[in-house]
Amino acid sequence: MQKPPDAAMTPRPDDGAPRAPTSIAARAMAGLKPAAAAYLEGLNAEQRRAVETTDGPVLVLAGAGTGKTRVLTTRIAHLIATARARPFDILAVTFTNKAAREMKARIGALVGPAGEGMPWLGTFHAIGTKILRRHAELVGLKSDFTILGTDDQIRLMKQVLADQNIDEKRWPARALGHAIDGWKNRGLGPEQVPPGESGAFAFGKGGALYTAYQARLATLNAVDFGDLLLLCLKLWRENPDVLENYQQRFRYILVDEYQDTNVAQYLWLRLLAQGHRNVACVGDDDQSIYGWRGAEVDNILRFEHDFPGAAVVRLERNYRSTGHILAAASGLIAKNEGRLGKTLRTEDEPGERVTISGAWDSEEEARLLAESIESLQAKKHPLSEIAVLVRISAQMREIEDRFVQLGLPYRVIGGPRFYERAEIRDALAYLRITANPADDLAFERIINTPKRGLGDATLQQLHGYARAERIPLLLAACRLVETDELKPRVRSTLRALVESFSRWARAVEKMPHSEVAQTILEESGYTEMWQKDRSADAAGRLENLKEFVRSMEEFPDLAGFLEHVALVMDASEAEGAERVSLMTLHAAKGLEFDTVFLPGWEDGLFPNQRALDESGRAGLEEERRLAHVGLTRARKRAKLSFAVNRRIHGLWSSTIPSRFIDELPEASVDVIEAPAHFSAGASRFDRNPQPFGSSYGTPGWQRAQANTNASNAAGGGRGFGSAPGGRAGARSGGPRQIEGELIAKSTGSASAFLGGMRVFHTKFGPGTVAGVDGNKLTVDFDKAGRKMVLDSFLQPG
DNA sequence: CTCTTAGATTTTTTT
DNA sequence: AATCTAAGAG
Repeated sequence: MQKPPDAAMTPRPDDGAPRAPTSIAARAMAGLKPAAAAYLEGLNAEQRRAVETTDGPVLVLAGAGTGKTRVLTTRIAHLIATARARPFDILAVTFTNKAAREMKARIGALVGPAGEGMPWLGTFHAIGTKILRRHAELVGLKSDFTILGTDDQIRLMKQVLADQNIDEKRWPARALGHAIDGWKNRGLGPEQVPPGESGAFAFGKGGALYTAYQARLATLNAVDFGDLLLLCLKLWRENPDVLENYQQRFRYILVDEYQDTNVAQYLWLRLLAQGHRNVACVGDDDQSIYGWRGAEVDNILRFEHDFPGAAVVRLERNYRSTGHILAAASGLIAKNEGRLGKTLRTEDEPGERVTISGAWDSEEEARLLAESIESLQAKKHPLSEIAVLVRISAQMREIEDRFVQLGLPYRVIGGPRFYERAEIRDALAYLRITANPADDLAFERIINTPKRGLGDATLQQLHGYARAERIPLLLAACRLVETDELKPRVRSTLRALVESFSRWARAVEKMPHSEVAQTILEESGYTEMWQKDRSADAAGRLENLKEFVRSMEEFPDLAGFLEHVALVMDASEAEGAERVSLMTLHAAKGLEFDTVFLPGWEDGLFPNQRALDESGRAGLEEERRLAHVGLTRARKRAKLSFAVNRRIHGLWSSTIPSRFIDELPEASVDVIEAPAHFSAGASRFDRNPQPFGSSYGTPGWQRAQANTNASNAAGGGRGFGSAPGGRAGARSGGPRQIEGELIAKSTGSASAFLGGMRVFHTKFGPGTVAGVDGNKLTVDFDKAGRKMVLDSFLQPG
């Protein structure tokens, strides 16, 4: 990512003075002069204000689709073009590498060569790394420190827990990792952890474990992701002169996705911004969906307080979605409290309403969804403009199965990342030790991969020796093979391994690093291991390894490559193929598509039960924001769906439509009636309902509607999905739309059922009503236990 | 030490 | 249901 050391940084001949005519900015200006206003021209008044309010703190509240990135890039172009700053005077931080890449590209397009080499445009972590490498000694590191990924962290935590004799069953390493991450996200070092929280883990040892973990990191000359920010804070607090240097250097600061900043990032920014106070944060409180990993919406709500006199610009004109989609999304998000409040508007036509359809089970939902995509495809709708957004990855499987069966091309976005695959991590481990023989974590990872008979016992022995001598594992291995403390067999394999590593380390000096990698993979037997493996994905893994070696060629040296991998866990994806995109709602943030499918809108799944349990109302609001993000990804069509039966952890459960569906404004919604085959050839009572497709008879959902209509007609209410003339419509063939009708109302119509009544459910059998909430009932089933169900699925029993 | 089997574990994701 | 982890047998 940052291969060339920023040559531009070093010469600063005329700090603060007007730019010399030969400066980059001046050349940029010269180039831009004739079209000086060009880059401002397409902007609306609000956007223009966001760009032109250059000095002092600015908060830009940019709703979905309001041109946020455009404002950000134009602002940078404007700063450069008006000679307020040179590219290297500007600090621009993003959260993801993807966002950073995109911004780089767009600035390049706007400013031309002058925008190149913005050395301080990058993710928080990339910039933090860059700063730390320069001042590593001041925080007790060497400048070639390694950056640990999540799995290395866990490995290290396990060791720490073992050292302190803590039962790993009761206090899993993951949990400790979570706690420490949480503290780091909040900017807390080991000594700053509140005593109460420190005591919450492992009988009061939380803080001590944190300290021990940091000590282990230090001896390894390693940092984790949290440290990349936390150590910057430490560096600046303890070295005011260093801080001041950076404060002066960054004349203008820009922050993307400000609503996602955590406390550590906020503190980091605030320290830097105290220099010139030219800080512009762009964000949208309604799109804050990362609260569970430490993001603080409060940061955005508090901005004006922290930066008195801040200008606040609201971008409310949406350029993406049609009227109905926007109305649906706005109506939904309006149910949230505690937001800064924006009203998105569009000048686009109303367009199609958001559709809602139900299915008997998740498999049928997937089938209907795929059919719907096929019919769009038949109408020449490009597949690349269709996305399916799910709440959890587990939903993807059934949908993928369907796509595969139909031969519908698709791609999963944001799946397991390239550098996180086991074979890549293994290969990386080999390279890491070659580059840095003290990398114990990497050594542990591959000492017995491929299997060479060096197991736990040997490793323990090495550990003991290494700790006693205070040397790295590899060196310990070196020494131990010279003694006779090892069994002969172990001794000879270990000796061979040790010798291989020193041979490879020498090879790095005289061979291109990708060739060395190739050699290592072959000589270590790693490639062979996968060649012998006959499992289905072995071929793919070998393919990945090839790609891995090839990708190394793009980097000047091994160290540069390793740093790239540590920070950018992401291999750039091939774009533009004619495929449907499948991803989680989280992964969809920042993207847009003509047509968006949103399956699985069921209570418990979305809003997710766990989010509700863990964070209560705040959790619900975050889920609602997630729904808002999902809807606003759509330009022309949004299609919601839900299933009334879904397999959760392998068990079928009955589900009820998401409460978010009730919250959508009726005027912008169409309910799609069940397709014709739904009610074909009905046997009225299916003793043993088959979850697999509706071909087995009338699905319960449809059957239940008659029931609901009957029971609710008097109260004027309607069951979900019911519509007058349903049967007639069914005969007519394709889906029929009933405009503006319905929407399940859990309020309004009282259910025909009362607490204590005996009832019968087609799936769960007989039971007793325990509670009633509109048409949603809590029932204690004789066999299946307590469940929430829609009254329409129940017969009086 | 390695392989097998029983058991638990199951959101969202970046760096 | 599927997958990963840890304990037990060979």
